Order: sequence, then C-alpha cells, then structure tokens
Amino acid sequence: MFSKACEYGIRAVIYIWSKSTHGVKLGVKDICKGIDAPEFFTAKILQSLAKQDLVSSTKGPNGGFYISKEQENMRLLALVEAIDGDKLFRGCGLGLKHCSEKHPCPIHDDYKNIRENLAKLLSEKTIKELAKEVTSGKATLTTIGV
Amino acid sequence: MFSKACEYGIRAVIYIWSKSTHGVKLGVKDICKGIDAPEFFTAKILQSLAKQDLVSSTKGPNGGFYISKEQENMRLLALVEAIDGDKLFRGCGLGLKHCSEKHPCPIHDDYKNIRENLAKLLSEKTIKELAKEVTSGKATLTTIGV
DNA sequence: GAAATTAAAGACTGTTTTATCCTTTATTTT
DNA sequence: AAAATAAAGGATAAAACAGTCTTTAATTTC
Repeated sequence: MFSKACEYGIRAVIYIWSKSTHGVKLGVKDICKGIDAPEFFTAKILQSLAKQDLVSSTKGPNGGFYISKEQENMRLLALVEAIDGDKLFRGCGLGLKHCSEKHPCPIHDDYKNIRENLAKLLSEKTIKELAKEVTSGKATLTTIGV
Repeated sequence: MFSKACEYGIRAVIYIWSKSTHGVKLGVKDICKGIDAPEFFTAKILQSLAKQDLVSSTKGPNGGFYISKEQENMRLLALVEAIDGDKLFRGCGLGLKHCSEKHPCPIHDDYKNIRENLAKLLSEKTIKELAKEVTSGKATLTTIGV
C-alpha cells in the first residue's frame, strides 16, 4: 500500500511529535533508533519533508528535526502525498489510462469507494492524535519485547 | 495498490472470460491487443496463472488460454493473491514487524478496516460478473475513443 | 511424418525502489 | 577563530519490478 519510504516517513514524523513537544530537536540517529528504520534512507526522507515544509530542521550541535507551530495540524494525508505522491488516490485500479465515470473499468465504483475511504481516513487523522496514542502507550512505533 | 503484473493479469482474465464463453481459446496476442498490455510480460503472468490452475491453456494451433468449468467461479481475490501474494492483506500499514492487536501501530484499527473492506470486495466479486459488465458494454478493459 | 502454430521456459535488459557511504554546508560551543 | 556537530547533498550499490527476446516443447493440420 504505502512505499517503504512512506512507512519510515510516517513513523519518523509521529516519533518526532511524540518526543519533541516543547521545541526539542531530534537527530536522525535518535529517530531511526526509536522507530527501527535505516538511518541514511530515513534521513533522506526527512530532508525531503523539510524541503516541503512539513517538518523543520536546523543544523549544528543540538540541531535536528522538529515540528513548528505551523506544522502542528499536519494531516496524515499531506505526509503520504508528500512522499508517495497521489498515485494511490488517482488513477484506475486496473491501470487503464482513460478510466472514467463514462468509460469505467469493471471495478471502477468499488475501487473508488475503497480509495475514498482511505483518503478520508488519512485526511482526518492528525499527526498529533497519532503521536498521543504513542505517548499514552496505546500504540507503538517499533518492535517491542516480541 | 496492485502491481502492474496484477493489473494486466486481472484485465487479461476478465478479457478471456468476456470472449470465450463457449470453450473458445484465446491466444496471448489477441488478449494483449484486447487489453492494451505488453505481450511477453502478460504472457508470463498468464503462464503463472495456468501453473496455479486459475486459468487453463493448450499449446498448438488453435490453442490458447481459456477458463474451465472448475475455474468458473473464480473470485478476484484469488487472482490478486496468485499474482501479488498476500502482502496487501497481511502486514502492518506502517511496516512494523510485530504489529498486533496487543501492540498496535497508531493506525492499526483504521488500516485494518480499509484492508478488510478491500478483501471483502475482492472476495465477493467473481470474474464472471466483471466479464458480464464488459460484454454488456457497461465497462471497458482498454482505452477507447478517448 | 513434416510443417506450422502456440504456450512454456529461460536469459537478458532497463527502470525504479531501497539502502549505504562520503563530502559539503550551516550552526553552535568552546 | 577553531572544533565539533548535525543536516544537506551527491555518488554508488543492491534488490525488486517491469518488460523484451530467444529457444524449447507440445499440439494440430496437412
């Protein structure tokens, strides 16, 4: 469903949220340790997100990634689109180039429905909410205990 | 969502269904022309499906691919699983190795819901139904008119 | 039986995704 | 100013995915 990059990206951003409530910055190493993701690969994703202004970053000692005031209400949908683009939400389920209401593929309506449910879910969820689930212990971002 | 191989495979099987109601066999070339898919690549997919007994085939003149009596009630789910495996239906939305009810990722429940809807859709749809939509002109498998 | 036809099988190429490493740049601390 | 730190950026490598081509095997037609 989501690409690896997107999975790491989502986990990373939720992690940053869950740890840096009061302006504390987190380094890539910390983050990747916390979410059990490959360091340099995840760094690239975060850099891309920073470029797109979905997260903030500063270099130098005590620098790292953090979430600014303006980024506080980020939705999951924005994150997914920033990393994976909109291919998950646009385009035909069977790969037809010109699938439309008028010339639908055989699963057009059902697929559309699934997709809209997914888009709805992603657009409703804020990172803040998700982070809260982690800090409260209800959810986790890494393999624990087993 | 689905891989290219899966898209071509689904289209191919629906096409076979829609054209070979009375035991007529269709060659790969015909099929690929009919669904606007790359020939050799799609051939591989059909061969794999034949090996897995989801479609039937015979070699030689007037040979080709067809659907046997036993394959008549094939569900879309079986097709997708045969080509893409179950990765779409199993595994965590955020890629966690040990995500479970007990140790869920932050989107566990919602993702599970989406996934179950998808699985339900795919397990309910028969290829026969989908083919009927094509033969009746309600749906299409290729780019038309534009 | 020989020729023609068609799927099956395997080798090969190209692209995208995933991942790692190394260098550069910006920032802070001393 | 120098040293240390951390993100940014570039280069490379491995794996998965997508697609093509060639040869082989089975079947039918003649």
